[in-house]
Amino acid sequence: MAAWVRLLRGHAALRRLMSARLQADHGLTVSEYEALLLLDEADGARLRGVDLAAGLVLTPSGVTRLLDRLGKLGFVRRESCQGDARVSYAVLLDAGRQRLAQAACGHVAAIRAVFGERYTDTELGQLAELLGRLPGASTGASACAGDAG
Amino acid sequence: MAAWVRLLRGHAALRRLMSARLQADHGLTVSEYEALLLLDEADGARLRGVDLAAGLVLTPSGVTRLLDRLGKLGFVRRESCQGDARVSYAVLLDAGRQRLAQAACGHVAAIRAVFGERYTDTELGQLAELLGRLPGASTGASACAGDAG
DNA sequence: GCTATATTGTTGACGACTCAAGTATATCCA
DNA sequence: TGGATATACTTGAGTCGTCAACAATATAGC
Repeated sequence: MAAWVRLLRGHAALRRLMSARLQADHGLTVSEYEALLLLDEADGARLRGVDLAAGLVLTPSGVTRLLDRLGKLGFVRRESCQGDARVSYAVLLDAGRQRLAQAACGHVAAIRAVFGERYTDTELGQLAELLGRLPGASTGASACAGDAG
Repeated sequence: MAAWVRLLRGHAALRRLMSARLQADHGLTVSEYEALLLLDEADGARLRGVDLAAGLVLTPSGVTRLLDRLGKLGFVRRESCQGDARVSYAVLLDAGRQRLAQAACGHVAAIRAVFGERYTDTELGQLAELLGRLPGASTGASACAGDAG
């Protein structure tokens, strides 16, 4: 029970922290940043909506809305898929890649700071391993590969 | 980095799960449940708004809105504080306590199930301890004392 | 005592997400 | 081959929470 409550509180506090920084410095929400990151790591810098949904743990409509925003910002383009007319790819554009690059440095540093001052490297590994067993935490698009946030 | 991303994903997935159950079975959001729980554990079943904000990791306005909802449901009453006219207490009413009691059993069982099938008792203790070091995760109103969720 | 600052709470406007419902396409199988 | 089911996505309406601005009260310092 303690673990669940602390997961809730810790997530809320940390997300507020990261969100404020990211928004103030780069005009991005956490979800937008994460989406850009997943796209950047993806093969051909493109992902189906459904895969983004799984990777980000959002509903399909949440992804539609997120991509609308990133589209308006000029960070992402929609592209239809020949071979399956149902899917609409999200493709990372240069502007998106650039914004991601700008944001990544400070964002990653902030994350490292928060965790670094609370855990040893061993503990951080333990924590990551334990959290990785939660549903959604290990979904497809390996969100840790690039090690960028 | 992995820890942060997995915290995000794990939280999203777990919260969606718990939220769906709680909403379907008892018409409560996770925040509403947690608020009732904190009130129930509090001295005199009452808490200042600012303390709820700290305990739940919400903003003051978030708490105002949360208490508006709980008020309309008849679960909570507002009460002014003699001695400090700024504060407005939230007081748990019987209906609120009853709803909490109804919800607690299934909710706690669901949480135990999700965690129990993924971690040993030792690991669960580790996880809780590690998460407890995060900001917000250890705030005031000891959210683990009652061990109810 | 009285002003400057801090604390507590509320409100309006808005953002990000969800759900339910709907459209369009693909796949399965009798 | 063709009808039932599953998959991918979008849309309208609604919810939960935020921020910025504000009002009211309390506290501290001179």
